[in-house]
Amino acid sequence: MAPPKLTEYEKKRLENIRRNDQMMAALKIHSTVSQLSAATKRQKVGLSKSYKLSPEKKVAKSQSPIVIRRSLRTRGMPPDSGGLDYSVETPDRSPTRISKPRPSPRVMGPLSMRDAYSGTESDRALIDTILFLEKKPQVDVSIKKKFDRCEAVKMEQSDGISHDSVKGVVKDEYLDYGIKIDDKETESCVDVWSMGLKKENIARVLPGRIMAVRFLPCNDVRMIVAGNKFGNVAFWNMDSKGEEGDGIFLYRHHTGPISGILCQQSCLSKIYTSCYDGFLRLMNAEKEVFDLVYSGDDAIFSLSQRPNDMNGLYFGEGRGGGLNIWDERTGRFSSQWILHEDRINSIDFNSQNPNIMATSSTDGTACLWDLRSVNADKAKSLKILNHNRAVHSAYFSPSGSFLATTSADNTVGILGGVNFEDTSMIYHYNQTGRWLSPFRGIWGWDDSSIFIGNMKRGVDVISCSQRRSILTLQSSHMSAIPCRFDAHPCKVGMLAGATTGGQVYVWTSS
DNA sequence: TTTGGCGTTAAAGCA
DNA sequence: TGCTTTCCACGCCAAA
Repeated sequence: MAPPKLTEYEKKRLENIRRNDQMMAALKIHSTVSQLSAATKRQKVGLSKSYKLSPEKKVAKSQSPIVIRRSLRTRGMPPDSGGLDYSVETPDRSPTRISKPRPSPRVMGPLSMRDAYSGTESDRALIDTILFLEKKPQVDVSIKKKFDRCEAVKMEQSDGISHDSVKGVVKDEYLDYGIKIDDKETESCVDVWSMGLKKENIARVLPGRIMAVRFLPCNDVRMIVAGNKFGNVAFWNMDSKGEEGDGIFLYRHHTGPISGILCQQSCLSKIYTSCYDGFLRLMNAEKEVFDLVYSGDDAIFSLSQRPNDMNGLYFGEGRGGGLNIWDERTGRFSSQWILHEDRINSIDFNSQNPNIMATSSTDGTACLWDLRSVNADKAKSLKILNHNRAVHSAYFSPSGSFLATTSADNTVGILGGVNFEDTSMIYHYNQTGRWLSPFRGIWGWDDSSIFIGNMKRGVDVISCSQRRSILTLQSSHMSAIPCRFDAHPCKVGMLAGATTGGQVYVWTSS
């Protein structure tokens, strides 16, 4: 077969890459000196822990040429063309990588964890820890209530009993939702006023902006997974002892911003990651690979999974508002819908009734859907919440009784009532600008509080019942604005906040 | 109606 | 300490 004909642009670009490679090789010594200097400066920030890149993979920002990225699609190339290595286009590239090339994260297949690993010390400790946890039965204590409800619904559904008879569900005209409001849910199980930030619970886990952060859902080890805009994913074992280094392990198995991280409580060794590069990968610690689950031409902006369907991956793809359901067993789409007019920023499911899905979009809306009645021809939502600007998140409360939305129009919306017909819009300044990831208000461990970033280097706590911000968590240790959060699924009061500088701050309650 | 450029914004890096 | 660079968010507005 004849080699593909290159366009003028592509020829020029390849030539640029070749020149850049030569230049970077020549600058090897210089860059090493500048990195050492940078490392020294990092100490000054006062972070007790920070990620360490292996010498051949340290960031050589000032020397690395930045090539403007164009998507494969806009270049008229298929995603598996293998023609151009994206890795040269990010600052996370070093001179010596040229002489010892590693597989590009864009490889169309499994990528070994060893090849994707960017650290100095062995990652054996991490893999062993995950495999150890995997074998240990995990008990979810803090959100037992949520899962009890979920299990109750599932149990009754499998018994063939209709939603109308599910225990505790209010019988009225809105029963299609299968969701009940319980005022007791608004009682708090955590004293947010006692939440504090300890110095040892701070680390710089990644270079660059953190796009997504997750706790590994287990009781025994406090493990954080974070993804940045360069396609790195870091693991931070907060319980790691000194002899194992800082407990931070850095990989790069994607080539663009990480848009989603999914950890499963039922199988801790498998962690899904989605990326703007259109790839969806699955870390398999047993096989020590990052498997390729899906690859498409368009960016993946959001990723989620239904609580009762571990084989289906729900992800928002492209700027056209597409939502795909990917069946991992068959390796095919179960469904492909256009649900919005612009990118889908978040996907979430109701714990009481996993058929109810919430999406938020840059088109300015958050929508509720009943998965049983969505069809490809005419996607009709159960409810549309209109914001005046882009909506960055729409998350159900742990009990499923409320929905919280965060929008660029400087509001946090709280929807409640039997049919989510009660809408409250709470003013919250959400203008993060270009360099910070947009804020997303997340629920804590019950229906009482929503946690969201504050431009004054704090974490605002919004009371659901009072429909207002009641507290801002602040600390002298916090030197940057936390944008993305995760509440530990098993440890009440443990909240991770991630910044644009790669730091993670973990708040705990006393 | 579509497209493209600009302004906004925080923080790391460097002189 | 202060300036420069970053540059995949997004609204706004003018030009095409």
